Amino acid sequence: MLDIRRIKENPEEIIDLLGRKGKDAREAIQRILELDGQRRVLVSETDNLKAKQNAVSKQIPAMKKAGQDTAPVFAEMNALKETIKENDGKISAIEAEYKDLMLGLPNLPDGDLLPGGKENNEPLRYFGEPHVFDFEPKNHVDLCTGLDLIDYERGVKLGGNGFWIYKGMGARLEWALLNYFIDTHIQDGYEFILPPHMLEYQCGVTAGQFPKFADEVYKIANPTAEGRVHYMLPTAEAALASYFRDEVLKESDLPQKMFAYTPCFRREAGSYRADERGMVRGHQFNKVEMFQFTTPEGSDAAFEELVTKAENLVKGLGFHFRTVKLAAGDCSASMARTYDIEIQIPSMNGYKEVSSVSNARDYQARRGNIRFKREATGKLEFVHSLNGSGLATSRILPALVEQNQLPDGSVKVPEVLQKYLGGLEVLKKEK
RNA sequence: GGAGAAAUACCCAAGUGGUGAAGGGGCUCCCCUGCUAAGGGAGUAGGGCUCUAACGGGUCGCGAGGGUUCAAAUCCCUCUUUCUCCGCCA
Repeated sequence: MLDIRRIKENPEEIIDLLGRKGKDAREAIQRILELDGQRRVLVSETDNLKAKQNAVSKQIPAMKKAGQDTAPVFAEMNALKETIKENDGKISAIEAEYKDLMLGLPNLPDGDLLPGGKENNEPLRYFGEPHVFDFEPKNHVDLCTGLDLIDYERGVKLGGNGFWIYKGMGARLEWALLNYFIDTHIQDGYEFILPPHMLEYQCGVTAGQFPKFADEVYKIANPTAEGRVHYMLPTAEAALASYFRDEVLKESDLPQKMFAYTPCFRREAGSYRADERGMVRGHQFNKVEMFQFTTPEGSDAAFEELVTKAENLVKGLGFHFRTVKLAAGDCSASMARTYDIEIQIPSMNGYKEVSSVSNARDYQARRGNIRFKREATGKLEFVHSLNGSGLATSRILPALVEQNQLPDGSVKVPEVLQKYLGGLEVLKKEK
């Protein structure tokens, strides 16, 4: 959510910034300002009526004591009560429309981002060199099938298109990756969180998926006996962003550094297109998510820290990668700034995102009412929230088996993973 | 799943319809005192919204949301959480 004061001070600036994200917000902003004005008048008027109501109520015991007739006063107060009720109804209606519009506005992009979409993304840096083969490499689907790491067919039998099964050494390799990520974050002083995998609606609102982007998320069709509706989390960010919802943190509690492992569930999955074969885009994938809550002045450094952490994980696996600064329009709605880390899957063209690190600034904190007490002033301020994949496995594993394959179809295990696989150095076809 | 109890500030806690939500602990400051302790005194309810140039005012706020009433911490309804007992279960 954006700061209404900032909108009021300079609506044209807001419209311009949102325009860089490809959002024409002029109409919404105008309506928001209109509603804000209407609300202000009504609230002021109604508060005065309430003040009168309170004042008169206080006098009634004295009147009764003095034996005065209170009937005329009661009649007057009844009328007053009706007006107040009517006004409160109007205010609620205005606030509902206002809130709806406010929740629909995306975050403002940082000023240094290029406007427009993907085409304006800027690669910031490259690490290492693209992998070259001196033989004809296989794609990861053939490799994983050949080594019996992944069972695509039975995955579809169980979950339908968009699902696969890790089995045997494949499951262990997947788990090894996750353990490598988890151990690294623990070493870096991040707190390990295992959140619910099904969340209530408000989590989606706080993170910024709801109400506008509800389509990407699975909704459980049958509510609980108490009528509670749940949503499968599309990313642990949706859980972590709500961790401190409606709370006030101490300044000394910041930054809060945490990470979570969860499966992620997405309604949208890849097609059969060659570019999205295998496990590049499914309805369910595993991800370790990094998250930080910081002071406003601390969020730039936290962002760099998260980017560096994600880069180091990718480096540790021995991948060539590039770090890309996304253009305003390619950042997701909630985010002010996003860097993607991309690696190559040899059977596919170009670079594939394996981590996306973002700074939401105070956008999610406003939606979730997450504040901290500033020691110097005693005032409450919104925290900043940041998240980054660290990492998702669904593209790491394909890249890993393809880049590390040997001519006979076996796959070298990166050194950092060997200890999780009983010291195994090469994945070979069994028997 | 069933029955019951509870939720008031940093903590404990009083408050069953009527003027400013008691009291205690803790904390802050002051007095007294060679220092400390003890003692005495004062302060200690936040946050949202709103009016105001400002000082300051108004409104809302006793777990949350509704309702009854001229007036609600107090009465009624719904929900949440915690505790106790019973049942069931890994």
